[in-house]
Amino acid sequence: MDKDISQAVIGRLPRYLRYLGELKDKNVERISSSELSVLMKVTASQIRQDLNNFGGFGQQGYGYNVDYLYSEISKILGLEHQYNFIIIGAGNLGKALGGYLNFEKRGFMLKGMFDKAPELIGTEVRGVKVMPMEELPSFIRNNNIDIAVLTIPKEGAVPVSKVLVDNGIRAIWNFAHVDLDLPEYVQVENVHLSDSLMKLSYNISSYNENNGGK
Amino acid sequence: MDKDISQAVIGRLPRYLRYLGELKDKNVERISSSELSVLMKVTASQIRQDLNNFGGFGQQGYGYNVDYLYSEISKILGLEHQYNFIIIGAGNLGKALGGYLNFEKRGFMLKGMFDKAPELIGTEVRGVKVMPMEELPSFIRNNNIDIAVLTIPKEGAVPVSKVLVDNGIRAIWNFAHVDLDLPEYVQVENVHLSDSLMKLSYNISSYNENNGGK
DNA sequence: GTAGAATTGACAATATTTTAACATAAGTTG
DNA sequence: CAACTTATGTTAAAATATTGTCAATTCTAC
Repeated sequence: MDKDISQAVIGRLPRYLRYLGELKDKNVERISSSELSVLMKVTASQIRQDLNNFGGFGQQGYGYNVDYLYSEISKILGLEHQYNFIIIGAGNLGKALGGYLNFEKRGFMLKGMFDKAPELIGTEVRGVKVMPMEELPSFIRNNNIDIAVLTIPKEGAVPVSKVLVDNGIRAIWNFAHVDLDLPEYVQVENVHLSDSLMKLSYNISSYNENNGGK
Repeated sequence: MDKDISQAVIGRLPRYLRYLGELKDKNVERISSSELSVLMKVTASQIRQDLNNFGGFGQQGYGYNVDYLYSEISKILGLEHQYNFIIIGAGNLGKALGGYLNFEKRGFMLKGMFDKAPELIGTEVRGVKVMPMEELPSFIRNNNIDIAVLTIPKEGAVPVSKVLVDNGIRAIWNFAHVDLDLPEYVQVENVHLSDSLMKLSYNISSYNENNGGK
């Protein structure tokens, strides 16, 4: 059904959703692409073009209904589904993500956590126990897990990702600092925090060089 | 000096650096753009084009010297500097980032953590004490802080970012789920984790729709 | 209800990014 | 050391993405 929407467009949808959510909270009923473009600091053309990839959600002479557009974008992003997820790696980052309540509001339900460190087994995050890695395969198969979050050091990430996929996982949110090499039917979203920090570093240096700073 | 390098190019540099680091570890001395393109699953053209934004680092008939290219990209990214950073928000995510030792290897030194919750004041991450927000302005001014990492809920992020900038901060790594509106001389790198998760959600739904899945 | 204002969706025009092609320079082999 | 191979840097072409324009439609006010 879907043609091929570019990832650049997909990448902007969550931001639209965020602004529309804020407008909803302020009980704003309707908004035009040009008003929204001022708020978001993008062109009105881009907003209209992005939305029209998915259909015509607006009305000429009126603009867009905030509630309606919000719910349509939610649907596009697949947020009306409920997803079960597990976290592999119960270190600080794993615990931080597991403890983040807002994910649950969006339909992402934490079902289990895993770690190989014996001292972490049995500890809890929001009532979810950390289990040993040995239990991972059977747990995935028996609990309808949609998404695995990988928060382990890069050394273990590739082999663990293969175990995940072998047991039926089709989506991985990867925080390990390595690229996973998996079949095309597995959706992988990488969050490489060091890369992001290096980008910041570049922009600091580059700004300083161009402005005679230190 | 620098012309205007697109952020798309900058965004790819850390990945090049990562692969070159791995090659260094394996004592590979030289590599051609086409060999690297196979490893990284990008076109050789893109690699050459990206690098030539910054100068000619290779040699015809030979390729690129791995050590040399690694160090050049490091310089481009500003990683030969040392940066002092602080973390605002000592929750799970703040602690996770504060505890991440690899940042220090890259020259990012954790100098302080701040939180408004009284029960967190005085706790430590790697020997760095969590301080109350009241001490933030003077601490920034007296300790040569380059980067502030924002790991607080979105409600507080905008006002706190203004305090940071008023006291001399020129770079923010923003994990709060809100866009900061700051002067152009402040470099902001956003990490919107929910946005990333929504992208994954989209790709799951979209794949399923196009392949007759659930 | 009619005239004028507002605003979309579609399309056209730009701009940017990515990929391909190739002349040129350096390395390699016999 | 000459012929051949390799592989860059650069320029050109193709593909994508963004922005601008405008006819058509709906809203709004009188």
